[in-house]
Amino acid sequence: MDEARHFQTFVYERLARLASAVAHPRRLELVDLLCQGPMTVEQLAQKSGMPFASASQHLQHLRMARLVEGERQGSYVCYRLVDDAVTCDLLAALQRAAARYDAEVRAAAQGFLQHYRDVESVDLATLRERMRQEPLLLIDVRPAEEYAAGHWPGAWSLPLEDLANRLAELPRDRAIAAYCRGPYCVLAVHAVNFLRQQGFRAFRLIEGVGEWRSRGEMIAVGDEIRQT
Amino acid sequence: MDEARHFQTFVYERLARLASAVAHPRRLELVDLLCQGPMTVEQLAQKSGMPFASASQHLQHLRMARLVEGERQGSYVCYRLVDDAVTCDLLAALQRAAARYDAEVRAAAQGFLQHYRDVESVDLATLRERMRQEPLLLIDVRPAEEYAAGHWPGAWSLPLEDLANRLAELPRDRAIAAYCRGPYCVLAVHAVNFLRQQGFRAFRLIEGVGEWRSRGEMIAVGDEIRQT
DNA sequence: CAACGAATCAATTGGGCAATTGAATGATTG
DNA sequence: CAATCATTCAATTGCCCAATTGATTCGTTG
Repeated sequence: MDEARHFQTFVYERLARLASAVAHPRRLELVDLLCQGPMTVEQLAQKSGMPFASASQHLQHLRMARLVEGERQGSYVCYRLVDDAVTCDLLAALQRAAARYDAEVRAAAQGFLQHYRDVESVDLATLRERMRQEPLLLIDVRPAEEYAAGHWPGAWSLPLEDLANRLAELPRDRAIAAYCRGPYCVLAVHAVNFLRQQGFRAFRLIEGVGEWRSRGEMIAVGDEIRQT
Repeated sequence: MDEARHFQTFVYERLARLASAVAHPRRLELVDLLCQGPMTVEQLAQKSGMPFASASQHLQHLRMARLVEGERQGSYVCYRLVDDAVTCDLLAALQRAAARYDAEVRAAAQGFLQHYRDVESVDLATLRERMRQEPLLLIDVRPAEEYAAGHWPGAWSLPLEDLANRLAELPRDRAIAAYCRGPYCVLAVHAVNFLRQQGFRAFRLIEGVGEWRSRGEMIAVGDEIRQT
């Protein structure tokens, strides 16, 4: 009976340890980036803008918690999530909770989007609804290597940085839906804002690849379509 | 552009703050208990076996994070989750992640269950399958007040502590399924073990009320059946 | 109004975690 | 084999958080 108590406190301790692993802004950002696909320490440090040694140490921390694993490839070390679906799910649950509980997050998001009044945001269900009514073009505005690591089936890769140079490829007779890493990623917002300034019909999909993974949606990798 | 970076780091900070709120064994236990229903500080301190002032302070912490709210009722303060579904979902995601990543948790769970070899554990899907094949009796072995705050529609309330005195009420021609607070709660394990020793056909349902809430299952409260 | 009980506050202590820096490892390239 | 680059390790500092204790607030009851 007493042993039951020990078991419970042990489980709570381990759960807390796991939660602590992601209870840090930098590590959250790293995990969020890794939800997009495997990356080297260099890429992670650069994309998150944090010092090099810092990134490495936080990755060690995450590795201790078995959330990520690193594999040496040549002179680089490539990190990946041990389990995409479970981790993306955890992150998504955290984001849902924050959106529900944290008024400041909602306020910040609203404040941010107010600078881009013309940017319409829709969720996955609404997007599917619209796709039934008219043909859409879906573009993935994340960096090319993240697209390569997994993307929406049928979406084009059109990284935000290349967008201005590749406008000629885009159709003007169809509406364009842009997505990126998730609800708090700014890539798609910028893309849609720019496209609308250029006279395109465009809107933003709120969810990103992480959310789809957590929901078990289909993901395309190269030629094949998988379910994670 | 720079402002976008600020927005992102701000969001990560807030997410980390929220995660920190549950990244503590005691607070996790409190939240887990509150997933069963509203409780006073006294009840929470007693059930978790932690000092009184400690419980109060941790509850303050959770209240800062807007996860819980307290309401004065007479000389007692009753705490409840601000949003059952979202919080239970977060907790469930954390438990799934731990079950996936933490070998020690799995080992501990297995080690614990080995003392109760005869206790069969089934998940929700399997239970529904069996219910189609034969009539079952579903019993809720949590304390009566947790049953009152929300339970499986059609289940009987039969707290573990009363079980030995109320064996006469149970049928011997039907199998009995017992559930409690969740996968890491020990009440149902003890109940099933005891019932089998007494010659009943009994097994344990792994999921608890928290998991159902997170999945949007129906919950009965008094006479009405709700969806959370 | 006094006494009691529930809950919170205040203040101290100790321990652990994060940022930073510089050095060390380990693989690749010329 | 030396040089270079990516990554990790080690060690320092400072800071925040948790546990504990005792005092305080607030409502209820006699």
